[in-house]
Amino acid sequence: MALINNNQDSNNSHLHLVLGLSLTTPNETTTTTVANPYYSSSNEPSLTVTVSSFSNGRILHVKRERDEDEDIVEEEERVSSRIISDEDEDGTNARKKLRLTKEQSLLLEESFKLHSTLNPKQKQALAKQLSLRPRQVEVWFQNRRARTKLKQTEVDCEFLKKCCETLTDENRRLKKELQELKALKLSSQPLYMPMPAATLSICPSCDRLGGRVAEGGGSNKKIITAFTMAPNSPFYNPFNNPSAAC
DNA sequence: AGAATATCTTCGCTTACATCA
DNA sequence: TATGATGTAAGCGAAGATATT
Repeated sequence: MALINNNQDSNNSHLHLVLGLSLTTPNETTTTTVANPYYSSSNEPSLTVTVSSFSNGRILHVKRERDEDEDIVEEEERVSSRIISDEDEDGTNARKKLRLTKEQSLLLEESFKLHSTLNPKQKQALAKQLSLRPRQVEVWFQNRRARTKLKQTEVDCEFLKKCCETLTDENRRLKKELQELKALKLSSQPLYMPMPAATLSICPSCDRLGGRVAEGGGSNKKIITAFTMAPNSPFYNPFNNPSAAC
């Protein structure tokens, strides 16, 4: 048996063993003891791995035992017949890639809808239900969260693009309006024509003169700008109000 | 109590493989 | 059949949280 790689299983502090399929005899049982990389000192428990039940060169059953002085922990893990090997039939080190079945993907999707993260118990249960290793379920959820995040980022990006376009249009419109008003003012001098307040509410970044609107009268007169007009609602989004921000 | 260390979990990035046009 | 694009399972390291010494 070739012990190609041992990798720390982040979930349950076991060894995640990737076993080569170079065993010669089908249905052979092999036992090997490996040092547990979690423990550095020599008196710490070792791990005994028993691999058995081979069929057509595929590992069907792995039994792992961690023997400690008083507390024998025994665990059995049924390994999918689709276990990944990192050694090809011709002996080359080609990494085989597992494809989940439709049923497996469907069930994973369903449980992702319920909760996007799994606790160890849920992970174990799901793995058992799907005949996958807990690590595989964990990886699937990690990748699924990443895909969700990426999709959301794309949606946000599209939204911001649209906002930008809207604000650019609004800015252009306001500049044009300002020019027209200036022209009108010049042509109609000395005639004074008060402008509607709303027309003058140009944000400071578009026009350094603009943005001030008198509200109320007498001593209650209050100077406000377009930026002080935002409601207190936590859902207020200045991008939804093109006149409020640029 | 606080520091050092170990362990667990998640994330981001990357790689390698499978599939399809 | 070969090839490039795309989707995705899995590897790897970093970071943060928590437990233990």
